[in-house]
Amino acid sequence: MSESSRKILSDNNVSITNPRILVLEALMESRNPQTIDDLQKKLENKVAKSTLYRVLGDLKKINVLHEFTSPDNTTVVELLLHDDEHHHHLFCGDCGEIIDVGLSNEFEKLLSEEIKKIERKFNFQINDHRVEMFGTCTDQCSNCK
Amino acid sequence: MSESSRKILSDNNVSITNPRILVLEALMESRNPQTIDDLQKKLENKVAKSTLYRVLGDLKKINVLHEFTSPDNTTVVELLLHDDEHHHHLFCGDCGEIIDVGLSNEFEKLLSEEIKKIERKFNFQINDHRVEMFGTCTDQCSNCK
DNA sequence: ACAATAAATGAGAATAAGTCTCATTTATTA
DNA sequence: TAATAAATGAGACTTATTCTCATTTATTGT
Repeated sequence: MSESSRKILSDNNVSITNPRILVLEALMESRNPQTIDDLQKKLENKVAKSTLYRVLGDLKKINVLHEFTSPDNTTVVELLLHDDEHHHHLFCGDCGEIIDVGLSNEFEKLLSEEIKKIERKFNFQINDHRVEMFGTCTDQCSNCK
Repeated sequence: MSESSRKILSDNNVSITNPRILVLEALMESRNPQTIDDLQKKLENKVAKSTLYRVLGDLKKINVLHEFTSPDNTTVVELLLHDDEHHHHLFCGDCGEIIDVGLSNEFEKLLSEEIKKIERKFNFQINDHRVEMFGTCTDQCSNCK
């Protein structure tokens, strides 16, 4: 585990430091996206706040981290490992949980055709897209561990 | 124009006040989404900052305003009028412009089927979705006024 | 392995978006 | 038109994020 966080850093020519390893390990602890607050709790002050933000910035720069904002305006962060598939997000408005979801190939194919149309229409070059779904988990949040 | 902002308020049982009319008019000035900063500039201190945020909150509550976050983490706001169609957003990473885009009925239909699958799989009730596309406008930002 | 150099870190100050408070003003209604 | 409730303005406050700079750590060439 510690092995692979070192690998991520060296593969991207980023120097291997303790804070970077600790942050990567905290990120790897949960598969789904997590808030900065979650991270800070996991890190238990082993990494200074300023360093945490700097390390997250470094990881974004080498494209192993994806940062976005949940509907309640909280910054959320998730590790993108090479074997991760393209996926989207499902947000629970009750408990705040964010779940990774994959959509069908058929859907992604149609979406990429739509995107081509939009590129032509607006003279854009589109390099990424995102589908977000909002709702509530019924069933007393059984999904939300 | 001032007429319709009054109508929006009275239709929703919200008292008609000057700040509310001014904010609505500033929102109506541009069709595409705009930042809080844009709004403040348009309002030229005619509405206090605290009032601006309060009015935006009021408008969200009566569902005539949609608030979201652009990829550079800026809060963005757009008026939802009754004759507006369901639409999505295209973000330019160069100039920051956000453009409303409609996708085909065929696409929306397939997406709603995908959503039904996700609802079953995760035992969720999904009530909204959003497709965001990211890129850059080629052609020296000709779209970006 | 070691010294020199560059890069990263910690601590806390600074910034900025958004919220809150409360005295005053404005809209609504009877 | 007066009474009442609601909305506003001004600025203090909060909180997330960024910045600064002195100190520590990693890297590299010998």
